[in-house]
Amino acid sequence: MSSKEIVSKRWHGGDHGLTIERLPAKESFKSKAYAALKEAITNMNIYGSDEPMLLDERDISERLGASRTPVREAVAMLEQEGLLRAVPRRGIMVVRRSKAEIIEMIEAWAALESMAARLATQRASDEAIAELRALFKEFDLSRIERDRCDEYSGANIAFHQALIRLSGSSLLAAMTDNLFFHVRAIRHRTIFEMDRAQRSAADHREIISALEARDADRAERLVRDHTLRLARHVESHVQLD
Amino acid sequence: MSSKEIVSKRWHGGDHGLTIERLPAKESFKSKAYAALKEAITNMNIYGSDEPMLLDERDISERLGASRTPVREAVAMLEQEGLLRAVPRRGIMVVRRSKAEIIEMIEAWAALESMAARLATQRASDEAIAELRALFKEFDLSRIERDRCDEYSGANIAFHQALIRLSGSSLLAAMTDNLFFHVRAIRHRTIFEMDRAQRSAADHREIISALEARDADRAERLVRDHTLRLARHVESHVQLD
DNA sequence: CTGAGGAATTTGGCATACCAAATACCAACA
DNA sequence: TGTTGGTATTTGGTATGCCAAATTCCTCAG
Repeated sequence: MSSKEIVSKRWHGGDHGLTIERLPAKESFKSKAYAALKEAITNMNIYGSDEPMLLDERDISERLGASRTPVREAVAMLEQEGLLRAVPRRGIMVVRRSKAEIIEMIEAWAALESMAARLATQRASDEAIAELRALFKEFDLSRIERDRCDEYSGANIAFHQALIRLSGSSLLAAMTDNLFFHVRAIRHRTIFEMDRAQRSAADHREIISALEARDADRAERLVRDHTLRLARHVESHVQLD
Repeated sequence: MSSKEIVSKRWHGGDHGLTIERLPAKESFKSKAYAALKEAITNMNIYGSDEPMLLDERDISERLGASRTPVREAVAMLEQEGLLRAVPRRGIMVVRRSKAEIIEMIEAWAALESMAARLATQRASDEAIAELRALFKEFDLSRIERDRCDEYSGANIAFHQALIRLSGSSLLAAMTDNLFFHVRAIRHRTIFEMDRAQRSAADHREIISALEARDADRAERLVRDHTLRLARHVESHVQLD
């Protein structure tokens, strides 16, 4: 089958430079189901138990007030995203990552964020970097106030996301968001304790300094080492599998 | 709605440590459709024309001898993967990336591959590195023999993929494969000419040397700079948009 | 009471039908 | 001849039904 054959040619001519945005286009049940499922998976303690976590299409369809078809499409998307796995005649289950996989994710995260830091030293405005420092102060404050893991981790990830956005690369942001999603799912205490143990705040301060100094190599190295340290810590202190 | 509610509990007990792989499970129409579509998109010259490339569900269904349902699921997956975009009442179109997006991809690639190089210096066996050098020689030879862009580019990407596999991280491999897919879709001559202009082979030789010397920093830097150079070249010499 | 076998149910994969929106076509009018 | 308005057709979104495989449950023999 020639690959070109599957392309159909519709639509008469090109536009006349008049750019009018397509109106909202109400979101389909498919995307609603996708959002609902992802939300549900997010709030789920995936590693809380060892039994397989199974989802039921019909049940979800009823809850959403839609038929199985759009739900199945949403499931297919989440399967592609690596969050779900559908086994024929078995069920749709939430994927649990092995420790090795989590470590690979953190290493990839280190790669992407350190590149983001490098790019940020070259592209971010002084104002944007100043905002990061402001965020850092706020973050540091909240860290002292509350000791709850969730809050702390959230603020921590917020810092990293803000840093990555400084690079101006929406792709780096998207890819790391996806990785964060998986890493965050491990609600293992040691991940957060470690973050404190390794003086995360001090690291962050140094990183900001490197950005302000526009020192690409140093910013990159600091970010890389900071995150790789997390990988090593998970490797030796987190029990999964 | 509580997120836990969507989890159904079936199956009596847990297994007893006996791990038996589920037998092949003949691939579904969904996965067949996915593979067929991806194959088709791969062989398609996406940037060859400016008209939107539209796909027709029913047409594809007929060609595959299946109904629209599994095809739509495959489309949903490819949409999630960023290769397709379905606009309601409009059609399913192959996504064209802007130059800015392509550059972001190459930068992300640089990040991932340079991390792979770093990890490879720590984890790859001497034998594995030796194999890369062997591959390089073969590659270099084929480069001299043929001047055809496709072959050259293929061998070039093969080198990079082999290097990434040395890291032992299947995630880095998967992520870069995905990026390669998009970058490869730009069949712009300058991409390949550039690769020669910047003495790609010489760079590769240096990279292998760094790996053999187990010099993490140098290997990382060489790989990063090599690929970022490609990004800069695309930025200034490739016409898209 | 145990468990082996089979029937009933559950579940995901797939096909089909219908609908609304958007396009394409066409005829009538200026 | 060019434009316009309406109609037919196309197309993606969704609902529904059937099927085979796998599970669960029930029954009955030992």
